[in-house]
Amino acid sequence: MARISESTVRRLSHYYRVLEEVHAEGKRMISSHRLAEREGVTSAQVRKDLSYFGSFGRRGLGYKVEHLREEIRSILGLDRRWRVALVGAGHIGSALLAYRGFAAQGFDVVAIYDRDPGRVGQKIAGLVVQDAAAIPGVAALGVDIGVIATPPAAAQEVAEALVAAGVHGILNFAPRKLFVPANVALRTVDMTMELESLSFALHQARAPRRRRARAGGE
Amino acid sequence: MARISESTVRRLSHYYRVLEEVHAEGKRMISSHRLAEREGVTSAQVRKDLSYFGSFGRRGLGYKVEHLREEIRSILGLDRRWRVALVGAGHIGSALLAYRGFAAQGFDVVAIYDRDPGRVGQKIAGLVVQDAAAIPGVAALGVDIGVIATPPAAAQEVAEALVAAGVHGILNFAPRKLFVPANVALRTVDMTMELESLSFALHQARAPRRRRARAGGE
DNA sequence: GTCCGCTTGTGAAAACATTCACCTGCGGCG
DNA sequence: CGCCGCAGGTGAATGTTTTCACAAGCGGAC
Repeated sequence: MARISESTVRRLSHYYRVLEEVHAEGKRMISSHRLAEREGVTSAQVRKDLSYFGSFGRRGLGYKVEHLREEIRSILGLDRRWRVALVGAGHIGSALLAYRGFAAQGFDVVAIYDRDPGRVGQKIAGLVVQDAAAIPGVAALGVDIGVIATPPAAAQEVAEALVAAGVHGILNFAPRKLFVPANVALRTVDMTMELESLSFALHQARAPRRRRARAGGE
Repeated sequence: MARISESTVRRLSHYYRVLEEVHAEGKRMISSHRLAEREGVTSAQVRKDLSYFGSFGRRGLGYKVEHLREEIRSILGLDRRWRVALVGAGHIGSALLAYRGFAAQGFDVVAIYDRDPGRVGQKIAGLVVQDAAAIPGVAALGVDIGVIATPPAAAQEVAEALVAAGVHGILNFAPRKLFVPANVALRTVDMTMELESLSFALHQARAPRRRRARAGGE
């Protein structure tokens, strides 16, 4: 299979979500055009994205909602459960634990780590916070994904500890570029950067450097 | 000025961060090569990104750290303060308020809204939570940016209320596609999607559809 | 059975982003 | 002063992603 772009994967996530909604509405079929409309993309984009993985529709009719949903579910690897370790039990970490959509999509948090002695030993969401020194223990827990919600200064070190313990996927919330081996998947959620990007767009719209004001995103 | 791509803006944010670090380390000059290295991009990329906005370096020497930092600060519109309204005082909203980097970068939360009567009237981070029905009031507060941290079902409605009240930038944390007028800048932080993208990468690495396993991101 | 309207799947084209490669300018050294 | 090594700026080349446009398949009407 050709390399799948990150954008395509992100859109698949969106399609999946739309399909769940449409399914809940009781619709049985959907066309690429209607799907695209609800997603804010073009219908060609939808068809192209799906074509990387196979032929799921029927000409003249569109896609069977339930079938396509299951296909995408399988493509995204959501037809299984993933074991997640959370490092950093501060504000962001706690908010993530409280977010119920987490488990609903198949991601089970099985361990929590923190460096702060004041937090170690506390119980959050049914789990006892372990000392960060115990991170190598994730290997024995069969953890697939590590979530880093530490201050930026600690993030790289934590990432390395997680990778050394056999984790192959990292979701980073610390506003810092992380370096991991090529066989480790890394995604970063950086709120600071998004705010700065908004700032840029608004700034440009008000005082464009040379020509056209431009704002809109996504 | 040619249209600046979102990727370029994101990298500018990163450069800015690296420059702050380098400045703290006491360095006065930095080459595109060193800057690129710390960012995980190529030096040509750094130079190209900067060239969209002007000539900030000196051949043979590199860039003056402090000067470049100030230039980027100005490009990103961080040389002023932005007024922010937060809608949704749940877990995510509270975590955002607790995040001190927010104000440090020039973003001041000046109002908080929530629909839940149990939360309205409570005081968070020095602000009294207002009823969501009062969102039109952001116009009088001179709010530039609205942050949406509501459940997905309410997000579109809130976005429309914010836009109607004159907000020109929206940062959305709800896992749902939002539609806003073209003159409104929108950025979405979607944790669910990032997790699904990780799931895809790990899934592919373990059971590639046809050929090469592939994982790494960013 | 044939025609018709609809919609997928997909090469080809266009748009966009990144990387290359080189010209130019700078400071330092002898 | 002239040469050398370094490093920025930038047009051209390359690579990637999106959009276009159309052939082909499908069900339904008659």
